[in-house]
Amino acid sequence: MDSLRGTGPSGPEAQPPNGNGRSRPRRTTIRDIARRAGVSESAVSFALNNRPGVSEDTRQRILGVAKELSWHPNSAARALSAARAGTVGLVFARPAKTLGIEPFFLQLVSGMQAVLSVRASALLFQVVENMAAEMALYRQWWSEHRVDGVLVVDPRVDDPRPALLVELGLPALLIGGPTSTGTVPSIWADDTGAMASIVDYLVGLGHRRIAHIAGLPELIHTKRRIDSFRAATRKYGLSTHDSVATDYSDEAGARETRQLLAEPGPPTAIIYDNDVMAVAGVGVAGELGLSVPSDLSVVAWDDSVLCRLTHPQLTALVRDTHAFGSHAAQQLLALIEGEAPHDVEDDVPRLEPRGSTAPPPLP
Amino acid sequence: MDSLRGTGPSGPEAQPPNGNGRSRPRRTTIRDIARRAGVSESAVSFALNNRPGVSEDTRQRILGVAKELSWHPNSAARALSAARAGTVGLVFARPAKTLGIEPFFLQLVSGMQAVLSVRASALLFQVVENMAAEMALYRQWWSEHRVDGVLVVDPRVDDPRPALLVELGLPALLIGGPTSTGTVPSIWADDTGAMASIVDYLVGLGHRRIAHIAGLPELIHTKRRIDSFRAATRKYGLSTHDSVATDYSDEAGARETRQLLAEPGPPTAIIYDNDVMAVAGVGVAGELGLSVPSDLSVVAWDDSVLCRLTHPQLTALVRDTHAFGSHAAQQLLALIEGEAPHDVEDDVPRLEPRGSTAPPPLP
DNA sequence: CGTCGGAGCTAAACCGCATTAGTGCGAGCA
DNA sequence: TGCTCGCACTAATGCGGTTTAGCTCCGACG
Repeated sequence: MDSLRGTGPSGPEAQPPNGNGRSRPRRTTIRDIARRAGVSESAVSFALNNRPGVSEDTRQRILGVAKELSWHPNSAARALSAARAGTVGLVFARPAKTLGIEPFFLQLVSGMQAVLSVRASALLFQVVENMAAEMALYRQWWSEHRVDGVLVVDPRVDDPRPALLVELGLPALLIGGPTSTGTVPSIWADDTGAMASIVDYLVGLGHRRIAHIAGLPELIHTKRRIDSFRAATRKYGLSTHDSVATDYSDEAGARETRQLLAEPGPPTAIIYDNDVMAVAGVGVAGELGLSVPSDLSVVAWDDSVLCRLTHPQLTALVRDTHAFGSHAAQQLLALIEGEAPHDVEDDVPRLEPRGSTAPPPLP
Repeated sequence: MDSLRGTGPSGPEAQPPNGNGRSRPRRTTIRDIARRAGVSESAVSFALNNRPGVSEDTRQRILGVAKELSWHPNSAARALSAARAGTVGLVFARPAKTLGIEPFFLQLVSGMQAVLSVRASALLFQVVENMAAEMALYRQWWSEHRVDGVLVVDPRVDDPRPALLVELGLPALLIGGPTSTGTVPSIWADDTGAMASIVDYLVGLGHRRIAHIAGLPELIHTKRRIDSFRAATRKYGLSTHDSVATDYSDEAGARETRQLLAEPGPPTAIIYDNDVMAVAGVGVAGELGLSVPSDLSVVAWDDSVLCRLTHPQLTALVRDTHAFGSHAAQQLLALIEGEAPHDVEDDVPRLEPRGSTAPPPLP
């Protein structure tokens, strides 16, 4: 009798304590499946991973048993032997105090996961204070084998991260555009085309004095927008100022708007690089006795509830952030699989005209 | 000569291909450290994990070598042998289309990570469409051994999740309050006290007709607020309506505000369960020719940029979401360590009076 | 009719670390 | 002097998979 112990086609057996003090139930392993199906563990592995080495009959039988025992691979074991973590990392470097409204963020993440989840990858996500911490985290994750690759957001003009990623050999995708040191592949939205379409639209309405209140000048995409703004206004021979840079805050948006509107020959239309500043700008216009859109047209880059909470509602640039996230995840997974890196320019965003834009006042 | 091969104090050696097609550099393992320090692998493990079994001298020497070779533990290997994933999970169940402004979210996550990172734990984060997917994800994560525990947000009145978590034996912490089935420990903010303080404040200003536009009625915390609102208004003998439930959207906020203000004997103050609805409510008041705060006082639950973008700025209930996240993470880690589960009520939020509240108009 | 080859499967090694069961040695004690 | 005990350390095992090297059996082919 005793000789049968441990060899029978039993499921999980008694629960040995696991050092933790508490005893957790033993999970089913491929060993359990092997025993019950009467084959070796390797056969089970072959069957479960859809690789040759077992007959179709046996494969089906094994799959049946696996389902019956509701087996799932232990991700740690798999990561250890297959040298694949099944995880990608995403870091947000931002001082805790400035963590504010991020309509962009959840959309992006949710888009990424639509792709990742079907490829059995998870997303390791972390918010840190600054870029130094972000880089330290990349080092740590990679050396601990925690991730197979990372998605890097907010690329900057002189960005130290690509060099690090190359040095580490950590597969990575820059979300937001190639940096000057273009050594890491990137995906980005067509800010240039988007800006051009906004200027086209405003000029079409009759505007000749257009301003652009931009975001952080260190960000690559801000640079693209600024450059494109200059090119577009030159194209039409408009005598506008250069874009003004801000930190994206409502205070900055209000301050710069006030500044612009106080000048002689003030703009009749302002393009804001985010919705928060646009709303702040509308507030300033109100204070100054200007009405939107009859005295001043306002366009917000990026759409969110905010743009629909104001009166009038804001004309905004909407983009499919969800899809953008999906594409990014796809690219990264391809990279991890060993595909040759290449840059990708995503779709051009669409301008959604609402109540905040109209022809300029008659001179 | 040959006999020395592989036994010398060498660092990582030649790079064997790893099945992937690409060959990655071999990482340093405790084996490398052992060789170079001239001790056994176990000695290294003891030294690195600060446990007895090695002399202080040896320990220091080993630590020195480890740093020199810049060794980091392979998380998969550690997870496999220690039966600890070093990861906690967080799921957001929300239809992709309604993913909007979440000022709350990043703060919460960043607070969690302040605690998790010092305990060498990472956060696995996922956004899914609905609660069924969320539950499936818990099953999967747990069976794959991917997480040691999960943080569960948005507890509901008849919440199926606690039962599942108990069934799985997956350590979990409910963020937002104990459910009726109270089988899973929870941490929550003192909504009851917060609501009482708001009503106190408004009554102190002289208001007698106060309304409450609440959020999703299925959520536990909404229920607490609604109950507390009723209790508080009873206490003062106010003849107010019951709270009205919404889906948190700006449309719902606007609709319910319009409804309330159209009635005979309309409220002179409205408490909104989030800032988006509060802003929408201010908009409606403006349309109806009512001015805030002289005709109508408005209080928003939860503070964000939004509350400072309106004119006047909104009186709001601010809470330290970052700290809340930290406390939650702390509780969960304690649970995972095997500590006895218990509920925790967090600090009471603070009311920040701004321009949107004032004494009611004279009758 | 011998043998070659492939299909189907098993045994064993390995991934990197933690942990348990020894082993050798010097100090303490009777 | 002999014996025990504790310390510092090593050897071996296990975690749950994947993968490589064999091994066996059978049919096809020369």
